[in-house]
Amino acid sequence: MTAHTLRYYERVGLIQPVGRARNGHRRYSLADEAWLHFLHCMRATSMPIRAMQRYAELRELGDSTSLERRKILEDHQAAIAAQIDELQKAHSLLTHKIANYRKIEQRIRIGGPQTAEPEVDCTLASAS
Amino acid sequence: MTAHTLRYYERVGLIQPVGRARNGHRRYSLADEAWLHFLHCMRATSMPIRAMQRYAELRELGDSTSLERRKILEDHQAAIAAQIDELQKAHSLLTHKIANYRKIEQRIRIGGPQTAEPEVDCTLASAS
DNA sequence: CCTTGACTTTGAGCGCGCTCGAAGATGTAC
DNA sequence: GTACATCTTCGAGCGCGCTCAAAGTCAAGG
Repeated sequence: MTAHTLRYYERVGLIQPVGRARNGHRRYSLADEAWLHFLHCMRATSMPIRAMQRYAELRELGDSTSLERRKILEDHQAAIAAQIDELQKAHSLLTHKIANYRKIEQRIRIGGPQTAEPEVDCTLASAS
Repeated sequence: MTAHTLRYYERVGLIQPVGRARNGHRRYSLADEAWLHFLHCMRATSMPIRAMQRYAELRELGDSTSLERRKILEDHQAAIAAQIDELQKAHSLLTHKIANYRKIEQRIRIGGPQTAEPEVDCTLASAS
């Protein structure tokens, strides 16, 4: 996380104006760091800035906003589950395709039949 | 995948100029569809367009490019594994936080102690 | 014939999330 | 004392991946 990014997050209200040293330089407290870590974690899993802004806003308003905040997190958790699913599918598709490339390379090395088998391999069409 | 996106992919060379009906309208073959499915799958897992362009380019050049293509796929597979990891971490963090919100809501419902316990919960700092 | 609607082309525009650059104040090291 | 780095503010710019608008062509239906 760069300094620029931190400034940006402050500008857009993801973090409250942070404490300053006597010279005006920012001093991030442990609480700030924890919050930033959380933000980082959400961003790393593609939570939109807008959602994070909403969440941050509610957080300022205290416990009475628990329900909506929980909803936001639950929605994002569902999004994460969906992402994991897609990633796993892609991962296994790639495993198949990579194996196929190894076969091709093998054929090339041993000067085997240059007409490739017409790719009947993976369940998901593998379009070279 | 919208028509706009298909045009875009054609423009940037992700798909070869596709066959046309007599009237000039595009006709996507099954091979085209398979390839598009693959592209979609890679995009859905955040492969950059640039990488896909490179891959598509090599694909046009035939089997001799197998090694580099395989490398691209292996790299992306590694990226996917890393993503899954982050997503899982975030998922479990959210499980903790959501549970915490349920507790808060419980306290509110029963009119319990309004001073929240100072959040000692998750391993990852949970910064409300 | 005329409308409607789906396609075609081209280039421009947009939303997101940073990312950077300039100009200035302050701190640390020699 | 004088470099030099490091922070500050501000607004502008950028890369990515679409997304859209405008203007034109063609095919079928009423």
